[in-house]
Amino acid sequence: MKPVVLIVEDETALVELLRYNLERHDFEVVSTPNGEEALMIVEERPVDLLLLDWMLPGLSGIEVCRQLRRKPETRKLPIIMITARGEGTDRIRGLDTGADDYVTKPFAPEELVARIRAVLRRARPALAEEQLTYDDIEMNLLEYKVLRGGRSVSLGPTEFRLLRHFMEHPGRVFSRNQLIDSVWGHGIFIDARTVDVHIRRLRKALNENSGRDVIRTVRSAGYALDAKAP
Amino acid sequence: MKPVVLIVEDETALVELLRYNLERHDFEVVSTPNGEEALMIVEERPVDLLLLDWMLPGLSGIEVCRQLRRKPETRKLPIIMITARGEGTDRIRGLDTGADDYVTKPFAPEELVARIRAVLRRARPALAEEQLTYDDIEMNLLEYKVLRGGRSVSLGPTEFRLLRHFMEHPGRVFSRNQLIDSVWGHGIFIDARTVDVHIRRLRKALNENSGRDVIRTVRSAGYALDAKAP
DNA sequence: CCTGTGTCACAAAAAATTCACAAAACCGTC
DNA sequence: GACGGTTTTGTGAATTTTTTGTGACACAGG
Repeated sequence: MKPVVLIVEDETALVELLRYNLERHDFEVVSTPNGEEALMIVEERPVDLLLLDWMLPGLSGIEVCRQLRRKPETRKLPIIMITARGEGTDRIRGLDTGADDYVTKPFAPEELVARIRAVLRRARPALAEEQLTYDDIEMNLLEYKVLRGGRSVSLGPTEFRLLRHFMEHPGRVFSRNQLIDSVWGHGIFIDARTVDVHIRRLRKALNENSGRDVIRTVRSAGYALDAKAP
Repeated sequence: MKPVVLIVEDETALVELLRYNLERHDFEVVSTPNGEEALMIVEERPVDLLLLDWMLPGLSGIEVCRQLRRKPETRKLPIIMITARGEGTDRIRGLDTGADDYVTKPFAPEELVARIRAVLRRARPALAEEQLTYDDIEMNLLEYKVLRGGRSVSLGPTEFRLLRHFMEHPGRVFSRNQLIDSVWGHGIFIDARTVDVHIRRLRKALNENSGRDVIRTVRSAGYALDAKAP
């Protein structure tokens, strides 16, 4: 279900940062500090994308890349190279390693996630979901349109992102703080009760033409998207 | 419930910053400016992770770390060290204090939160546990749902936490005061008999559709979760 | 001038705590 | 064992506290 990303990087701190960010975005993360093991992992389990440091102890990134391109069963595995600023992407591209994209350290995790999505979309369109469905709700992420039971629902930007987040994790309960983090963004400075107001606006818009409330309030815990209402 | 983070740091401004950020991310925060008190707090109440300044007045961070590693009951307590830029993490790592990770001042709160999550995940997979099962009872912690014999059971927040605690330690007997400590929280002052009322409500909800009582009363001792009824 | 957002104050709902009394289990003794 | 006397637990209801729902409002940006 979730796309699996293999991180090949020896800098532990960076790996943890990446792991955290990718898992937040619903990727499954596997990691190893060295190239040899990376090749083994790729053989042993399904990996959807490789995040590969250019500079590695032992087997270098470029070498890992070449070996993967050599074997038919991994020839089309998407690879994103991580390079340091000084190394000059132009030169690296010129080396024709066959990587699908490059990011230069340092980089914003959000940017990386966007790149990953882009590469995955090219390689495996199914993994980069553009339509979300839950119960009788449909969201078209490209057109920013929402349908409930076939009828169009109009949402403000915040309500849209909120619903999107719920649709990406149906059933799961999120605390107000968690919602602020993932819907509004990190480091945003917002009263927790503001979430209530947006939940109310979202409910109002969704239930306008269809009685049943699909948002469950979990007292002292948070909210969840939940069609069955017990 | 929430992971408890103890901050040992004498710089008040930093403590407030950390407290604010960690609470935003659903951690419970305790703090003290000195090492001696830190050791006492760790003994007295459940702490899931220690955030420890390297430079402390009195007992130094490294010394606190060593003392904690000496005692069996705190040997595995995750510790993240806060060090100043000049101090050279390599040298500190070399000292083998046994910290699980290090952050260098100044640091981004978001990064710290990521590190904390990473360390907690490594050390206490149980905290990430999302499903508990005992006998014919299932608890889904992510969705806040409880099933007994397949049928949905609805619980108030306190009953939910109570059941969760029992499910995490099945069979074990807890006194009312122990339950208050771990279900309500350390330092909460309520009548011990209040526990009885919540036990009753929990029983009522759980047994509604299924005869057998899974909560055992141990006279003059407390209560336990126990499927076998002798 | 709209639309969308974040806050606030107050109403409403739900849940927690306490209390008083009933019921049950225990204890030592006959 | 049966029997009061005691202690401990079960229970229902009243009361208090916490949490959530909601409408109104001010304000920022197009």
